[in-house]
Amino acid sequence: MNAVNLKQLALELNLSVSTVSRALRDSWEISTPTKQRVFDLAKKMNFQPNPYASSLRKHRSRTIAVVLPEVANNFFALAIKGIETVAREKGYHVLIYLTNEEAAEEMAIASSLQSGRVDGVILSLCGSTKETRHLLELQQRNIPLVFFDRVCEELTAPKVMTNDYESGFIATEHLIKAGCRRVAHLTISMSLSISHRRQEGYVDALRRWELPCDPSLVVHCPREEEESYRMIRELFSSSFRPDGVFASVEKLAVQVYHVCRELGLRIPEDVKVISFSNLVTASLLEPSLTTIAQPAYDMGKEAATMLFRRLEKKYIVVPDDQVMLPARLEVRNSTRAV
Amino acid sequence: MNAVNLKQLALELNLSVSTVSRALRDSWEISTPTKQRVFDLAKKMNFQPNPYASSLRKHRSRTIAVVLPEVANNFFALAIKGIETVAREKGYHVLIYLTNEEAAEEMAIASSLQSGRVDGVILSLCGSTKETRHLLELQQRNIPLVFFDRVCEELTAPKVMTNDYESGFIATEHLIKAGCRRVAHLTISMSLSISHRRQEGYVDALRRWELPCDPSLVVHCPREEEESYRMIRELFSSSFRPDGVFASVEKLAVQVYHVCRELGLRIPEDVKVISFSNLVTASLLEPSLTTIAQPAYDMGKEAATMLFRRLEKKYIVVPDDQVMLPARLEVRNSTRAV
DNA sequence: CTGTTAGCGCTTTCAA
DNA sequence: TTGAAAGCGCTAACAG
Repeated sequence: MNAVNLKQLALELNLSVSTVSRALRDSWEISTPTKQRVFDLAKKMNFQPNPYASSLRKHRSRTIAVVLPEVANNFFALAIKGIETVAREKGYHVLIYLTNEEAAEEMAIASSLQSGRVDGVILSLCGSTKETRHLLELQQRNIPLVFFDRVCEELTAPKVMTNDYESGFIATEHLIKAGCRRVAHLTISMSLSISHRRQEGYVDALRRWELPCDPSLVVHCPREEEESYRMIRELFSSSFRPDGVFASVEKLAVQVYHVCRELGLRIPEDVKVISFSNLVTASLLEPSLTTIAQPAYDMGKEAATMLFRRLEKKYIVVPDDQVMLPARLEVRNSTRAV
Repeated sequence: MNAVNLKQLALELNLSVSTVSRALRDSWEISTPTKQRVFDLAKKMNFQPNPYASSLRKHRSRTIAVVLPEVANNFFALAIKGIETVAREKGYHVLIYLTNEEAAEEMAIASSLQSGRVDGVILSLCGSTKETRHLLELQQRNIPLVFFDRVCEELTAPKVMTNDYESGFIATEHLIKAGCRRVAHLTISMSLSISHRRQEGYVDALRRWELPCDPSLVVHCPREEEESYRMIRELFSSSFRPDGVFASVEKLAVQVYHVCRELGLRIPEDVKVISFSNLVTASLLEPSLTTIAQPAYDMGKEAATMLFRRLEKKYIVVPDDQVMLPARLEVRNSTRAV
């Protein structure tokens, strides 16, 4: 059994192909009874218009590409979900490409996307990308590009990212409001600008609440687990130990957890912990480890929305070229069932 | 700047469109010098053939669809990665569709896939799906369908899934080899057949090692956290408490962890734990909680491979219509850094 | 309201 | 070894 097409429908109905086409697109130039006949037969024969014929003719594919460095990662997985949700709403299809953090793959993909296969692209840069010519070429072909999370500063394009400053602020403020007076900040060197912005948020939150900003409370942890653990233990061994911790990655929060166990400190009674995290780990581990996560799903939706706004030319000027969503607190109210 | 096409190349080179087309496809009927000229100009002008024109003409899109119930889940995320990897190797593109566990969405998607948009489909059934007509119709349109993980027993189609029996066996055997003599099995009612098969594996591993199979060691935990926690605590309060636990979901492993803390049992000295898990949670929590996970990435690759084998008609009979991959043990050697 | 016609960009006979 | 021409299935002028 092969696909049914307009011609067959037309033949069957004694109509011309164009009439059938118009009827199916519910054109006002077609009489209601004719439309009805067409609709009925189309449904009966389960007619599905060939999207490629239509794309070829109309120079638009109703398809977008999502290019991500990886997907085995809750953040990007949720992003896909967000993107797919609004894409489907709009009747678009989503092609997915993974660069595996390889600049070369990113270039190859971007280059192949110049074929007209997609109407627009949502992309998160891979870490190793240095050049941006391949992205510029996309734009020159009038294929709208929206950056997602890992944006490219040099290019003029809509960008959706996390507001790291605000996230740091929110996280710190959460601890302060919970009664902490000596809030530590644990960080590893991620992208430096990200770390810095989170730290600025942390510092400003302390200022805002008129708390002293003790430099010894900011610990830059090394990648090596043992060394990192040692530094955290030292931090908590001091008589001026923190009563709150803002960890910029989950791994550090888990280390804090183990340090506290070792030192006999109770969480959250003695030490309150909040951690950046895109996994479910921390909160499963210990419900009182509050989590602050990038709003991946919303960011995906936002990116898609920005892209479609461009695709559908529903704008003249573009006021919101850059969207920064704050991370979201996830205070688990899950009972530990004790 | 708009896309460059065959016509433009032909004009520029004083050749016919068909010659250029053939040259680019490296046809043997074209002289080497001509080919060279064509290649050079194509590269210079960054020619990207319009895939839709080609699809329309050749009735194949070099595109597959991946239909999943969700993706905010490490298992499916990894699966996508596996699928995308082999798809790219083969020069195929991957469309992604999420059903959000809604049978209605699954039907709508499957139905739209009859349009010829894709050459094949990899699908994981959503929980609520009862009917399978939409899938049958796909097959009738000669669109190969491969089931992934959540397979459909009624339909004849290649299936890739986890070998739950073997997984249960492996997990249990792991504990026995580690010295456990009273291995408990904690389970929630997932799909019953899955639970059953894992349990059979568990039972057979005990038999194989000539250990008694005490029914009181198999606990079916309810969904309610408190109740589940209570049952687990009771299990461990007995004087005949288990010295090993095979948890069929991560949540139960975490509960075991908390029960042990409450009762002063040490992990892994007093109780060894192994848990089914597609998250990173358990092992981050407590390195000694060995994890056994579905080999999502490999399953994805396998499913894609099976699909492409059909698409490329490289088979006459299909010997491997059903592949069952065993789950994979992940014994973390991460130091807890104490 | 409906039909005729001319493509979209590519592949593929068939002819030279 | 190359070119001319037809056509994949659909859309959109344009004409009735």
